[in-house]
Amino acid sequence: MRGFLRSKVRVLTASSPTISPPDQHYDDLANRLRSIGQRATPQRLLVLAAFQDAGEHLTADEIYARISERSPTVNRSTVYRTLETFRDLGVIAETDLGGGVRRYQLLDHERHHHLVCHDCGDIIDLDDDVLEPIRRAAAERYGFSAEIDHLAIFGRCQFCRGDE
Amino acid sequence: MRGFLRSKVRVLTASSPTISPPDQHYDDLANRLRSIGQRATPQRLLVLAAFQDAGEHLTADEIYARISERSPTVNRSTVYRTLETFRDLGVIAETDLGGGVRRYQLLDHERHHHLVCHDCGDIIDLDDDVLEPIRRAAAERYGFSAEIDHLAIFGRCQFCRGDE
DNA sequence: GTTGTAGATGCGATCATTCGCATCTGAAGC
DNA sequence: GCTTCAGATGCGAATGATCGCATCTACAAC
Ligand SMILES: [Mn+2]
Ligand SMILES: [Mn+2]
Ligand SMILES: [Zn+2]
Ligand SMILES: [Zn+2]
Repeated sequence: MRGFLRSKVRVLTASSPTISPPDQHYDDLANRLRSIGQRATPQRLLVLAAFQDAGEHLTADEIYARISERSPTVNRSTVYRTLETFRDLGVIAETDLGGGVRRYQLLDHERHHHLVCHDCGDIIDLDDDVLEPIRRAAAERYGFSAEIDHLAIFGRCQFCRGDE
Repeated sequence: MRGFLRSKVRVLTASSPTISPPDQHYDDLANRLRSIGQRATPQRLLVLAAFQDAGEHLTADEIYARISERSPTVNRSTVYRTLETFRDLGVIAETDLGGGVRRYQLLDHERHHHLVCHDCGDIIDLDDDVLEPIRRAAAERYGFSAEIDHLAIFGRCQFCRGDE
């Protein structure tokens, strides 16, 4: 366990060319966590690295599987708790895109949302500007600050609408 | 089992003054189901009756508990499956209001949504009109028909915003 | 470098929800 | 009424997600 952690820290703090968005590497990720009063544990850095390496809309189990390959002692609960923490910190978004499993996405790209067809399952990107009227109404009417990071709106796409 | 069902049908088909919204009684509910090609099983009528009797924003387990009191043979899975069916039919809305449990609400009142403060848990009603811009954008840009029945938007209420 | 400690992790139990499958039944047709 | 069978239910197992608690560790203070 101690061995695992030490070796992981070594791997994680080595700069790496595979870490892409905003050209960050692991040291930066660790400092980013520390700067917001969070501990930079190896497990947390592994979760962030999984997002960098893999695509978007990952499930907790996809992240866990990816991490387990190289770090078999990391626990599934820790992955869930880390995702919860990152979600609360605004580092990632948690979204139910249908299919009964929650999916997670890094929030370092431009903010966007999705239209999800519950007939064919197609997922359409939706620009964030369409949510401004809601944010404005919530703020003006109730002084409420709406935090809508990555919304999934269900309905029927143009092709499935013609079907019936 | 057979006895239970027969007696339940008797109870359920008796007109009752406790069934309120749109002045319907159980026969009407059964016919409403049949008219859309669905079977009017005693279990389904019990789920609908639970919504009529109890308040809003019920969890599956609250509905199950209510039904079990008088009809102990009804199964939890059936309640879940019935809620899923009714949700797909547009009879009820399924919403995650935080707290990790999904909540269900009859869709016979005027359509509305909620602002949920993730600091204090307060739930504010939000009129449906604020969602029109999204529906319009989805339709105009993508021909997508958005079905937003009972949305929960998370964020921070005016009181918790001042706290930090 | 050592120490102290708040906070994170591993682990197993538990909760919320879904699924497979054998059985049962609502309701349509006769 | 009786028959028929697609579809609904009960049941138990499986999956997704959370929690309690003992142990461990990141990192701040010295
Ligand atoms: Mn996305
Ligand atoms: Mn409501
Ligand atoms: Zn479609
Ligand atoms: Zn609040």
